Amino acid sequence: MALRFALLAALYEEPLTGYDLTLKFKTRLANVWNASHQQIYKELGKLHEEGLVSVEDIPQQGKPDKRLYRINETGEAALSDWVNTAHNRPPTRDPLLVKLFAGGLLDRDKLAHELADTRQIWREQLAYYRSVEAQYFTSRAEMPAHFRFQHLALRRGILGMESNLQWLGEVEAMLADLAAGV
Amino acid sequence: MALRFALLAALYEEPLTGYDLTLKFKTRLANVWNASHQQIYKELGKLHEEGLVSVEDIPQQGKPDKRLYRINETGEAALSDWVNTAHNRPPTRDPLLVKLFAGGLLDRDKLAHELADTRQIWREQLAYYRSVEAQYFTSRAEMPAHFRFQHLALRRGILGMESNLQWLGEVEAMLADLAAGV
DNA sequence: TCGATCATGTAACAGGTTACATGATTTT
DNA sequence: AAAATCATGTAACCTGTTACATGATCGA
Repeated sequence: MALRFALLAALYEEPLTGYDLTLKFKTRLANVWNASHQQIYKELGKLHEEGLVSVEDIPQQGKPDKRLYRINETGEAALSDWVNTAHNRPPTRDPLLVKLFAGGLLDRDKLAHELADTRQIWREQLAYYRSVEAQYFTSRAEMPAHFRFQHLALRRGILGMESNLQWLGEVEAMLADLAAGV
Repeated sequence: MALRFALLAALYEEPLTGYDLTLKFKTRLANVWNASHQQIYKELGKLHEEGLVSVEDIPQQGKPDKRLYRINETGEAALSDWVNTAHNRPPTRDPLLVKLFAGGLLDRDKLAHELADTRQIWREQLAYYRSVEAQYFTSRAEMPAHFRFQHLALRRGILGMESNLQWLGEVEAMLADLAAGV
């Protein structure tokens, strides 16, 4: 149920195609919501059928026509209702932590490699979020509330990644201790 | 695919019933993996069919018989393989952040209430994780590697919740600013 | 010339949620 | 007297993943 509202929220900013939305989910919305292009195209179809968005077909040559989606009043009302009702926190499911829980079975070299890869990903994510913050959210002038809220969503990504990296530091320190026989 | 390994990892500690596992997922494994009792019973059935666990039926009166599951060698081998192969990071999906992204549509009072509830939940989670840490992971003596790894899984829960609460502070400060017209 | 980018989709399957079902015992 | 706890499950449904499909253009 929430994917559709993530789409509507993205369209609330500006009209977009399924392709654009796929990119947006992979970049600016990476810390907010994830969805594959298959899911996105399907859900956009439903949203259109149900009359929450309108479509403009833009012919192209050599490629399928662009289908530009635009949120309409019905869609905005539905989005508004949804954002103003409370929802449960999503449950946690992290395979890396499952592995640590079975600690006794771990191959420490392999774990070290997985952690190094993870660190790399988290660093890049953090760098990206920080660059977005620097670009869009550091103006000295007062920003409209809409953008201040979006900034807070981004702050979550930044603080979360910082916390992830801090934790990784603890894990790697422990692995080093173990290797040194402490 | 990962639920089964979360179950095997839990059974790697000690034999448990589906009911016990459900409780464990809600408490000690809350920051690791989530699953409903329906999912758990179904997957335990499969695990047994496929010969990764054995079952001991313990008759009771007034209640259905207990079915005590025990990981066997095949299961341990499968778990060992799995924990030593790398997996992608799970994608993020957070309805609260979707709401912030649609900031302009937010009813600030309702948001404040949802945030207050969220704070409450996170505080309780943090308090619980800290109590587990205090009880099991603060002995001065050297712990076997298995427990040190489990401690790290718990540390992730603690650091994550601290980060969540720090972020909530930023959000609430911003709401206060807005209310004050800043 | 090979892979990436642009641009849309269908279909099968796996994983997760919600609703339903039963029933004794213990706690409030 | 009602609600929570113990203890197991089935079934329908919704959501998300993986595999498959097409085809032009552009940069390395």
